[in-house]
Amino acid sequence: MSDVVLEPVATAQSLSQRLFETLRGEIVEGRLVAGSKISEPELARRFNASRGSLREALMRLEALGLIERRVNLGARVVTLSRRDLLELYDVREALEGMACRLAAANRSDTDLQALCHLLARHEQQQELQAGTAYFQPEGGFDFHFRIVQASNNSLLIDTLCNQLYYRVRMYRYQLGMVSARAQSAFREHRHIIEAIQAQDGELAELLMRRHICASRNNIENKLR
Amino acid sequence: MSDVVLEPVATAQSLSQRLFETLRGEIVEGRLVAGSKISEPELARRFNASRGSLREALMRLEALGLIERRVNLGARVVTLSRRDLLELYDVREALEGMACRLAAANRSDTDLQALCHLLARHEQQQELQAGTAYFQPEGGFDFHFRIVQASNNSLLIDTLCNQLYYRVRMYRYQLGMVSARAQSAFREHRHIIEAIQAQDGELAELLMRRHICASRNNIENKLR
DNA sequence: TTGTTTTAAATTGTCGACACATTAAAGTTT
DNA sequence: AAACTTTAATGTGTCGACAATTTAAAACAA
Repeated sequence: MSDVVLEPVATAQSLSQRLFETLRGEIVEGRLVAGSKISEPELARRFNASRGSLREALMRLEALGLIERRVNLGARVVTLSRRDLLELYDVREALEGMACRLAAANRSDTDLQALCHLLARHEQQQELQAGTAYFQPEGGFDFHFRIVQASNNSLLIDTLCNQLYYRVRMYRYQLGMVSARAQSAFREHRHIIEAIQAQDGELAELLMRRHICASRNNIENKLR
Repeated sequence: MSDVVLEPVATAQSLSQRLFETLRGEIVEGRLVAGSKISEPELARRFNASRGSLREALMRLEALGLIERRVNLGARVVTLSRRDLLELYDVREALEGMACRLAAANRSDTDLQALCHLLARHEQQQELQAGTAYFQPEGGFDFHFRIVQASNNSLLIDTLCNQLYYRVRMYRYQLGMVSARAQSAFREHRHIIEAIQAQDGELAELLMRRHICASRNNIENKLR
């Protein structure tokens, strides 16, 4: 447990905020192991910070659902169960479905352009790596980010991008997920974008819901 | 600004947590006025607490989206715009729609019973107050709570009941909302419950989405 | 040895104090 | 009198220390 330099995130003004962002990353990427206890004195030493600043960061991590705290007992990194994972898919289906519907209605031209560019890039990778695309734990995730951004609903954006997606990424790192659905997922992405381009909100929502549902079913099978 | 006794909430173990819950209530019910600045020293004095404990509560309030903090400038109670309100409706439509779908599939008998009881109680109030039902700022909200509970998806429950609904209640207090749709809202509630009882998830979701959408449109008109 | 008390160490919750940044007021210059 | 400087006052960010609780270890009894 050597010292750690805090990543100088652009929007990191205060120490407690940098601690928050750094710890969030460590938890998501599994360097702070799921289920492990969090020792305030130890972490504070590790980051050359006071316990007060650290505790402020812990409060926010708890609100994000990345740690669990019990009075006088301390904090632990959450352990995500299979059930939690499936629940997350249901929530994503609802929210990202709505994001698609809104994106189809509110999308700006630059949003659409960015989506198409992204798709093209993925197509390239797809051909290059032939089936092993979307290999990285984060693989193909930027697509969902962009869609949500295009919805132009700041609450939706915040809920997904600043809250739920951290849990999603945490799962991916934990399970070392390689989507066996790389090709089909890519096709589905394209159809979704086409619906958004055509400003067909109804269809865009339906396609996204199926896309996520398929992913959910795929995982559900693998987990048994 | 006299002293305030912290409500001895059942699940209030630590001071910072009680502060959090108390402040959350004060903001939601408008005693801490939207847009007003939050002075850490003043609040700390008012609750006979140290600034440290107070700040821990503020971190959580920020994560809840009830206050906004800017470095070295302090915190302010959020001011909810008309746009925010409409965005909230879109998110609710997605999440509560999914909650209905899941409730229809997963509902326990006790859930269903509780829902029917609630409906009966509302029917009584309806007849009694003839049109002025749902008058209180919180009016008829327990219905939505119950539905979400019945979904049996803990992430969904947490997202709605422990996060978004605080904002919803804040709006109601702010706008002193009296749903002019009391009668129609009640009818819609009954139909939703019937669909859940029949375990028709598809229909339950559709009805809830229409219900919320209608409410949204109603508000949208009033705001102009 | 096993199980129970007692004791000590470590951890959490809370507090007050200091350094720096921001804001308000007082003073100065044009 | 208006605008800019300078100074004081207030407020935020951070830290170290103390009290209370929990956990670990030691001492003891069965």
